[in-house]
Amino acid sequence: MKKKRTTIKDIANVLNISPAAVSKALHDDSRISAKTKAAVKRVAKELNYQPNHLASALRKGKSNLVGVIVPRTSSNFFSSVIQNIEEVLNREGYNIIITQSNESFKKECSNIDTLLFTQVDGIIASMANETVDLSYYEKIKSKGIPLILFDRGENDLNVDYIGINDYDSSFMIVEHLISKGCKRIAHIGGFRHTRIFNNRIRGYIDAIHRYNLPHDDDLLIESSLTMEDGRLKMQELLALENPPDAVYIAGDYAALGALQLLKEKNIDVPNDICLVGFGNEPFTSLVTPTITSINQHSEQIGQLAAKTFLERVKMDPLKQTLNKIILDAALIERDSS
Amino acid sequence: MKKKRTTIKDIANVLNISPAAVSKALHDDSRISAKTKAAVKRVAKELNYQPNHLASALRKGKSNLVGVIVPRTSSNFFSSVIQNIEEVLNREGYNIIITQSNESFKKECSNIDTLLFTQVDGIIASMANETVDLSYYEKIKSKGIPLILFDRGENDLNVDYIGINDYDSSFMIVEHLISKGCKRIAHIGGFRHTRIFNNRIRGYIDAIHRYNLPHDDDLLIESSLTMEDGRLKMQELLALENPPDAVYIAGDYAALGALQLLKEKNIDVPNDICLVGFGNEPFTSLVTPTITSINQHSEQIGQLAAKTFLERVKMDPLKQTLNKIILDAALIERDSS
DNA sequence: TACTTTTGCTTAAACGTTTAAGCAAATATA
DNA sequence: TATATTTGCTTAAACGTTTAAGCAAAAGTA
Repeated sequence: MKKKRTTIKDIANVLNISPAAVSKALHDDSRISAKTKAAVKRVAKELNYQPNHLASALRKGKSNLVGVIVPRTSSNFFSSVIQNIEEVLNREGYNIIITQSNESFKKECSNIDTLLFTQVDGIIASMANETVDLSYYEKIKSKGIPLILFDRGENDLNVDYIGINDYDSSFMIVEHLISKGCKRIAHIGGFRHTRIFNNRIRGYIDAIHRYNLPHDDDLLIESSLTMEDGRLKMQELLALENPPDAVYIAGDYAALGALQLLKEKNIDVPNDICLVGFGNEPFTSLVTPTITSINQHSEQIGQLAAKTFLERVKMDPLKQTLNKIILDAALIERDSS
Repeated sequence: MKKKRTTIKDIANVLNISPAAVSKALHDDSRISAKTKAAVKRVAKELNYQPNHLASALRKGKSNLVGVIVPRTSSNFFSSVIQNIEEVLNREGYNIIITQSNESFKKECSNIDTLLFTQVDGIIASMANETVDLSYYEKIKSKGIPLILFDRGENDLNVDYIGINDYDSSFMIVEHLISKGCKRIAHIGGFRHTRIFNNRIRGYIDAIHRYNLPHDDDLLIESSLTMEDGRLKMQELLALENPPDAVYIAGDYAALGALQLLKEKNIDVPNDICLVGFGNEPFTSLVTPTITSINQHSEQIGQLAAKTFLERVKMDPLKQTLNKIILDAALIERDSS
């Protein structure tokens, strides 16, 4: 009852030529006559031939699949990066497999296993918040499979990386807040062990020092940057005996949570407290007040990640040099500051 | 320089047994002695053996991959459905390939081609807004590959479907608005050619009639339900000589756009106009005012879609009966109504 | 004319696994 | 003791493709 797929053999039988000739004809091999090629393609179409990807992947040792690992797809940033990766790779005949870690180290490891098992030709990833143990990523490298990190990367892993200049962006935000007259600027950051969040914290601290603002330990809080966490940490800041007049939060979702709390407490943003987020998620321009944020250039990051992968597979492995691409981010000023 | 993968043959050589025995040992075949099994597994671990998925998929004619097609991953609804599909399928040894159509019919077709080419064992999909031509979906069915639709389905395609009761949800929303004292209720719906949107429109119309409210043609608008479109259609409604006192919008993003416009025009929600969305996206509880919406049970939908697929592949093809699962959705009342 | 080269195909092996069939040895049954 | 069954493996083919090697015929060259 099950339909047999048309194979290269079927085409060969119809035309009384060898399967090898058919394969070559379909790949426009120069040693096959134009007449045969035409005939093969005609019959292929007639029989509705679809190449068996598994067979060719097995034979060629190449699956034309690229794995993508993101903390989650629901954030606009990651979703947009993915979309751009896909666009670039599709053009070159690659397809992508998207997996989500949900910020869990365990899930991330199992995702890596899954992708390796599926025989992907490369992996493009942004690390989970939890991830500190890099042995799983080393595993990818040790298999000789190209690994490209973006956004959430790690300096210790000697791999290609595409991201924005977090330090500068952070510095820029603080300068912006100062220009608005803020004197006590707090920072709800991500966890320091993640490089990008560490850089944002460094940028914040250095800018504070540079402009001789109070560098109060209470004003710097590390967090998981979820919405709930944004609320919570904001509450902590408000409870200080000397609360801040501006809060820079290293993630838009957490900024949203914080804004929610401020509104509930009838604290006026930006008049009582200025607020700045990070990531330029679409909702930042939709809430009231709109939230000042940093545009991370998701489109470019996706495209560059894909192109870096393509370089890796195309180029001579010997003369490859590590790509560390750092883009300049843009501050998008809105009503919250 | 390239590292050779460990194969079943390598293990066989070490132990001086046949590759077949190794394969069976790894699969706990009853005809292999416990001693041999133990030895095989020990050596497999020592040599860091990873089965070649392509080879086994080719041989077994089964890739253990399931394709998922969604309009976009950035909406929380789809992202959550995907996550739940993945969880259920992973437990059964399946992995998923996620693709996005971006609401484009062309992209959807190319996604289907990609997935078929990748030899997926099944496809779980939610259709793009644009899709009216179903021939590509027929193609999946004609290959004998299980196809399961969710949310955006199509009655003409005789396939499994999981969704919510759009008609009832719509009816419920209108009743809710009436209970709040609204007299002129408008509906910004999706396009009628998509079944779910048609059902929502029918629910709206029937409820309007049932409660003897004015059924003005101007009050019913079809739209693509993007944020921008929400703004635009809201503007149209406001421009009416007899504008509505309540608007029910068949998508949260469009509702957000509409809310934005209303706020800009200083129209008070809910006092001047009540607003209800659809989908219960996280931001509905975050904006001011919070938006009343419909919870679509993304978790259950994902789980059921995955389980339906598993049934399809496990069960005898002969005694299979079509699954049409319709869940009851829940109205989440918030400040906007 | 005698050779080299090119063209256009074929043959056969390979990718790594699974599995049907088979076979000898061990064990059970009568 | 003779026969049947079970156990534990092996052999070989198969999945559908690609590709190295090879070979005859055609075309080019001297």
